[in-house]
Amino acid sequence: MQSGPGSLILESGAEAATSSFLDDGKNTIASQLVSRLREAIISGQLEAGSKINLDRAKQSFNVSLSPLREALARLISDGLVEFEDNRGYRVSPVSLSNLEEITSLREEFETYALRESMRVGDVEWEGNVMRALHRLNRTERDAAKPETLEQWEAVHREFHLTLISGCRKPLLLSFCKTMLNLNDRYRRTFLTRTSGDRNVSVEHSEIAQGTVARDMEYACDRLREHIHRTGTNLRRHLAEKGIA
Amino acid sequence: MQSGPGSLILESGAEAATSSFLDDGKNTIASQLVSRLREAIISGQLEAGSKINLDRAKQSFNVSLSPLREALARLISDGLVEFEDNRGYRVSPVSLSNLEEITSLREEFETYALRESMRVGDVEWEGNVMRALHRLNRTERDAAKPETLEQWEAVHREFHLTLISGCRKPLLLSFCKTMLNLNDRYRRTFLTRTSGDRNVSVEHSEIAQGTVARDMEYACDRLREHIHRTGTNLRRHLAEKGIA
DNA sequence: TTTTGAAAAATCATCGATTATTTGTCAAGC
DNA sequence: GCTTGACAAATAATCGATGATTTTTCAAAA
Repeated sequence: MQSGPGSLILESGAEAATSSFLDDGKNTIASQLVSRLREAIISGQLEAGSKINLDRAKQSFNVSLSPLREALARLISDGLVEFEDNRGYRVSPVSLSNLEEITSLREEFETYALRESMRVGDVEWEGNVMRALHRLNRTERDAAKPETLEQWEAVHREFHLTLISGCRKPLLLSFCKTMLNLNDRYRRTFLTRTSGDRNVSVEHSEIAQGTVARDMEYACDRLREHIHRTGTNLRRHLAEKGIA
Repeated sequence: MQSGPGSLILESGAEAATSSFLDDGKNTIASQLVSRLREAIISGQLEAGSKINLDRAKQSFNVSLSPLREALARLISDGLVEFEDNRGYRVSPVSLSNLEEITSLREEFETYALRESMRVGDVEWEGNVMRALHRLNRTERDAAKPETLEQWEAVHREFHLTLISGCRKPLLLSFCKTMLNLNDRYRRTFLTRTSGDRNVSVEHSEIAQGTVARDMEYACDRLREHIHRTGTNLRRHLAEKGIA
């Protein structure tokens, strides 16, 4: 029986629901740790910029040193963890410039991947896009209920990844995934309440409609705006909290 | 005293010469291994697609298991190594589609990064570009002397990275570095002789001249062509060796 | 008061041994 | 002959202990 924090149950539930893009329930301790640590960082449980003390982490995750080190080493790929010789691991810090770069790169990468998807994507991909949109629209997002926020994050991520999943460029997809991870950390940490001046549902629908209609200009423009608005929003919240 | 293969001496020499973009001579075994393994993979010593037997690797690199596993885990970031639970690590395979994706992404990422560099790069960056160009032009590339090929690869890599180093987007730079690594493996493995139909020196000079003149259209067009030609070239060599 | 430096504590890195999983082999059954 | 399943060998994963490095502490000197 798992002796870790209760949120784990919620975690695995969310994973089961959104299957395709998250790691399957792998069996080695190291791989489980990768998922758990990633979630802990993206959700803000592990504070940005903080040092990861191996002894303490070992205890709080109930694991031995070897799998912990290996998991952290793998997380460097995701840009969520940094490492320095003899200084150990630390959670990647957040900053205004980092957020701005992530936003810029999402705009470039995701619109490129979307264009490619529209160029070569098949009918199955189109169907996946519509399904992901439907799920997203049916998922409630109530700031009063934290579990709906987590659910929404999962299906939202799934929607954006599905949009570009038709592009047949695995490396590009992995970069986009990485950027999305980093971006989601900002949202989950700084954007607890929904901003009222946007109808995000409409934005998503427009992107999806343009996509299945293979209207490259329209779909990419809507996607770029969507990403840009999210970035502007987040930047304001960072500024409010005095983060440079 | 190092008991490994003699090529290590050459390696550290190359690193000293091209300083800025390669890892410094770090001290932990794991970090040294990252460099040694990366070089072994890019140079083709470790065959693409082959399984990495931990026991054998342990012996041939004269290290223990822990730093070896950690180094391999970190190399996943570079796209040079793949991993599967309980199945271990393997050298990332090569394929035509992989090469094509790398070429496409280099075209997109590097021209974007170059444009950004021209937009915000300072005078020091300009100077670095001209210096890198000069070094590249002064470095001989003789298929008969393998050591000149390695030297050339190093300064060539340095040139391309310097070009885009002014962009102030660290994440983008790390993606470009990754793509360049993957690309260099193809060249070092499949392109042992120089193809006669190109004057690569002129191509580099045109890119650099356009860059310091801040002529975005010209510089980016030349860079894109340059990357594209290299891709076409490599694709032909892959086809000759019957790689799908 | 500030700086310096050596000892102590904390932390990271590595190792060898043990445990768990996968892969290969081969004989029994269909 | 082909499949199936148990056994054995190979390999990966994990652990606890030991060695190396960095950081902190604190007293002595400037």
